[in-house]
Amino acid sequence: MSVKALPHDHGNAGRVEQIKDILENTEKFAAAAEAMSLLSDMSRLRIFWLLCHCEECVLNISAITGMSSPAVSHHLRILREAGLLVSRRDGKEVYYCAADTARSRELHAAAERLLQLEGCPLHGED
Amino acid sequence: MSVKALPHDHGNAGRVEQIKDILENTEKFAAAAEAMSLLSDMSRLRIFWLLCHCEECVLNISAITGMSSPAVSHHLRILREAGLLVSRRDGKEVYYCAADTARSRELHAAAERLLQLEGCPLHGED
DNA sequence: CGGACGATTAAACGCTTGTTTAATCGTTAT
DNA sequence: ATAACGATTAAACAAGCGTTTAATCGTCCG
Repeated sequence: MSVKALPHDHGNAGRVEQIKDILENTEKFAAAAEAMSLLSDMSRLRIFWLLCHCEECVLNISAITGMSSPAVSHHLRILREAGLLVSRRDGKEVYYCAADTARSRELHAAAERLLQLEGCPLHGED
Repeated sequence: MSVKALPHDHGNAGRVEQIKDILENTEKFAAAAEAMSLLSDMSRLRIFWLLCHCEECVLNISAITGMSSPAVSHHLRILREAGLLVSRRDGKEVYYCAADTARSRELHAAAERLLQLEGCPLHGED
C-alpha cells in the first residue's frame, strides 16, 4: 500500500499509513472545514444560533443582534446558500430559520456544546 | 426586562427577549466562534485530526499531509497556543499530539461527525 | 401611480490569514 | 568546533472576508 516511506519511523508505520490513507480524502476534510468556517465568525454564529431557536425577519434579526441589515443579509445569504437556513417571504418581510437537515442539526449541537450555556432555559427544547 | 421593543412583533416577543438575553453574552459566542475557526481551515483540520490519532514529529506530519514544514509549524503553533495540542521534544525532533482536554475532545468529536468517515477503522478507538 | 417599507445588492475599504522563501535556532554526532 | 538535521521564525505576498455606505429591488397601501 505504502508507496514511499516516511522520513522517520517511530514504530507506528503501519497505523500511520492507515491514517494517511484517510487524510488522502481531501474533499471530506475540505467540506468539514467549510462547515466549521460557517460558524467561525461570531456574527454568523449568533445569527445561526438565534434562528435555531426561532423564526425571525431580517429587521428583527438586525435589532436583536445589533448589526446593520446589510451585514445581516450578507450572512443570511451565506448560511442559506450553505443549506443551514431556509427563508420564506410573507408580504414585505422575509423570515429565516434553521433548516431541518442533518448538517444543520450537527452544527447546532456542536455550537451548543462549545457555547456551554449553563442553565440555558432553551436547552433541550424545540 | 425588555428595554426597547423589536421593530416587529410576530407574537413571540417574550421568547425572543429570552433568546436576546443569551445572545447578549458576546464573550461566549466569540469564544465558540474562535474554537470553530481553529478547524475552519482544511490544513489545520487535517493536522489536528491526524494528531488526535497518533503522535508525530513535524517532518512526518509534513510528509503525511504533503505540506511544507514551515506551513505545518505555523499551524501547529496556532493549535498548540489554543490548547488543542501538546508538544514534547525528544532529541532533534518535536512530537505533537492532541491535548487531553475537554475542548480538544469536543472539537475532535465535532470534526468526526462532520467528516462522516463511514467505515473508518479508527472509529471508537483511542 | 407613487410613496413607504423591508430586504437585497454593489462597490469600496480595511483587516486578517495561509503560504512561500529564506534565514535562524536547537540538538546531535563526527 | 563544525557540520548535519529538524524545527522554528521573519518577511513578503496574495487572497479572502466582514463591514459600511449607497443604491436598487420587491411588496404593499394610500
